Amino acid sequence: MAEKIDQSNLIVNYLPQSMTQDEIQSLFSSCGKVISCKLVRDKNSHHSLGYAFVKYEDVADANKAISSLNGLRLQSKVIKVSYARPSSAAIKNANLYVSGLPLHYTHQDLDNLFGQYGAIITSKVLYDGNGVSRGVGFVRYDKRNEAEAAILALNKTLPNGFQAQLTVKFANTPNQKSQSSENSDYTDIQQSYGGPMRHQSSSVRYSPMAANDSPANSNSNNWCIFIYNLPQDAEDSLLYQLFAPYGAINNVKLIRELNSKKCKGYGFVNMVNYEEAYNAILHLNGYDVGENRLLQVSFKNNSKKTSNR
DNA sequence: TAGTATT
Repeated sequence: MAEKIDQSNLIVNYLPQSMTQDEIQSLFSSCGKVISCKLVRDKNSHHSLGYAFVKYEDVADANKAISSLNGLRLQSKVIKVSYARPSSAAIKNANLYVSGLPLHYTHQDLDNLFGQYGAIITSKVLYDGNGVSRGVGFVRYDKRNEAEAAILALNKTLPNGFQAQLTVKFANTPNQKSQSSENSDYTDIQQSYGGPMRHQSSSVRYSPMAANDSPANSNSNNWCIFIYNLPQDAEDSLLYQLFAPYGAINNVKLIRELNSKKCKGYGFVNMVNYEEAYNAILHLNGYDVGENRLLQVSFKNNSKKTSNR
């Protein structure tokens, strides 16, 4: 018996590794009142596992989040927003690793072949940098027993169109990764946003080139945009809302007054690609955010001597 | 022959 899905509770997948729970909550708050937000982290290392749960007060807002945030590009990822299934033992460990696929095989082919044995949540074929299939992939079923059935039915078989034997097994979990990397082999940066405190500085791997806290930073993967004339009650989510339609965002930062926490009227958005950043500026400069406020939007580093105000 | 979806 399928348990009923709670349509106010969402799961967000494919989150950038550096995105914090606060940033996720901020982003999703743009669609309505969020009553809980939980970024799932590795128990030991506390690194983000790249997915989160967001629960809204209203189902209508959750639906809004699915329609407006699913497919949103953040850094190098395209996030997926969908209803969270009710948690149960039956849905755990239902991810399969498949190898020996013909090179023309797509994830749709996987769906067709594996769909006979259960409901597929997601499937994926891995490709190299040139877009050539690696001949391996993943199939995640709704239920563990469906995955087991697929292994029994398909492992070491030669389905139609296959030149080599198909191998189907349970995928490794994050803990049983590769063999000997002693200390964690994550190299991603934990973003340290301007927030008052973070207690993890000692364990944070730090790469100066990749850490883009400073608004002044601009390199080929990070184009810093300056936004002026924001309303006092602006939130990070406003910046996400405004800029996300134009392309991949690295991060956003709203500058606030120390005491009142109100927006000082300006902020920064870091975008990945020059073309998209340029296009965003083109469309958002002069944008009317209400109350007769026209945004001034430009690249941060264009040394204009703007002393207006 | 290896990404990361169940709190």
